[in-house]
Amino acid sequence: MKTDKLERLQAAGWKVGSAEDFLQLSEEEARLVALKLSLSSAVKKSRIKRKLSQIDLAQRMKSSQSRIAKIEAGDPSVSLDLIVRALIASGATTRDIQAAFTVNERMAD
Amino acid sequence: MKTDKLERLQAAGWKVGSAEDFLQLSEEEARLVALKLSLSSAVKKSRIKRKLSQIDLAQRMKSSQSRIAKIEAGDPSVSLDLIVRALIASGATTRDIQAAFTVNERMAD
DNA sequence: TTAGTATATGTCGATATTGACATATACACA
DNA sequence: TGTGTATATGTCAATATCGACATATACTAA
Repeated sequence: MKTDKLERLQAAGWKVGSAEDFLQLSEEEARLVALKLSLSSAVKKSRIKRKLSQIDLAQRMKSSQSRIAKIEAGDPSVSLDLIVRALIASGATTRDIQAAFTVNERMAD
Repeated sequence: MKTDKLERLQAAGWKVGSAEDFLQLSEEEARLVALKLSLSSAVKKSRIKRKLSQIDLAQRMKSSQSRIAKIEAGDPSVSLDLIVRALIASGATTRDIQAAFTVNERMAD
């Protein structure tokens, strides 16, 4: 279980270092990472739903296609601010954002 | 109404410039600002509820008392990441965070 | 094949955000 | 009065994150 989660995070590009380092990740940090990953996939879902390309979304929020790709890939260099800005710009409702938090709760363990 | 909101934001330290600038704030940016303010007050509420001082919370999340004060004051220099980290460290549940989003929806207009 | 479109990945100089620190303010209590 | 505790505010060097750009990959269609 822990191992699965580690692999998922590494696959998403998170530098978690050794398994020991990961297991020492505080509960709080793990929750934040899970939250960001959940919101990241919500961005992709919302963008696709509105039939927007990454370039379309980038223009809407005055960012760049490569940034949108990094947001959706769960790149660790992306801030929560940018993720939420993308969610909003993609047309997600407050309810959509709340739903992403709920997914996070399920994924938290 | 718009004027009231402008005053609230300015009181919280947001550099919104002239009233015209504020009125040109895109709907998206306004939503993000309102969201951050809502989460900021949720931090204070959660911290008080657990009877933590700002110093206590700062130690829990390896930040500083002055940063906590700025979070709670809605200082524009504070990132969404830091606000959510504070919320989590203060003991807020996922449900608490969702509730803050709901408040945001009401405040959005 | 070639061309067009969408997405992914790596880099970098510019900008935003950080913790730490000093210091001010406010309030309670002796 | 002074002393202690909690919070607010301003600054700054270090670090994190940004948009932009180049380029790679993948898939369609001519």
